[in-house]
Amino acid sequence: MTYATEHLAGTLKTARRAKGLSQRALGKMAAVPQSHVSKIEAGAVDLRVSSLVELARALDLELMLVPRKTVSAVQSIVRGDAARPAYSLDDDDDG
Amino acid sequence: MTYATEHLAGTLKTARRAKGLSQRALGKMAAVPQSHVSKIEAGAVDLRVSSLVELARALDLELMLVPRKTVSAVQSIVRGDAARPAYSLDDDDDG
DNA sequence: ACAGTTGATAGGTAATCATATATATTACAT
DNA sequence: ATGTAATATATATGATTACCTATCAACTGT
Repeated sequence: MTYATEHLAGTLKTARRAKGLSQRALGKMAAVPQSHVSKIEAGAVDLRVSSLVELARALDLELMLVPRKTVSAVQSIVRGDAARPAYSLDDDDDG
Repeated sequence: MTYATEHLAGTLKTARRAKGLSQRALGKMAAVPQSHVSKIEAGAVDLRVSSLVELARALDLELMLVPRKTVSAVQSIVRGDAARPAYSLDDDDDG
């Protein structure tokens, strides 16, 4: 499994729990079966973009492609859990 | 096919041509076969996240999940084609 | 014990993805 | 104009795998 997928798994799981949702509740909102949410959060699947977008929407997140040069500026805006590059090579959050 | 996928198709195609790359050249950089790049740009596939991440990297783009509240602020920073929500309702031109 | 909720697992189907090939399109000869 | 070669994109077929339906075990409270 790719690094991007594993990092995404953690991001989604964190966002879900922050909203106090169960896998089943999130799955219902995003039209994704709970069983699949489970595998996604376990990092066991390389999910399709449509699934990611639907889950993100249910979690009030937006999937965006941003130029690499602007990443740090974007991060300084959002300054939160979710807004790191999906495949960031390192998890260092500057404080 | 979902809105997200179709919009992504245009975004990726625009970014590729802006860099003067052929499908084959991009595919080689991203370890994605040219045939698959073709289908992706045609909006004919709901591609997997790993494929999207690899293509984005080759195009100097980063896939990010950003809180919805910060989207407009992020857009004002990047001010370009790529940095719209992946499922934005308004479409782009594929010049 | 029972009922309700949580996350994980199994099997079958449909889709992505990889390999190979086909179809333009362009350029340069003859 | 015709033919050859090189390049860019599209299509066909088989293998891998995400996804869906159904079920399971663990935990909670009554």
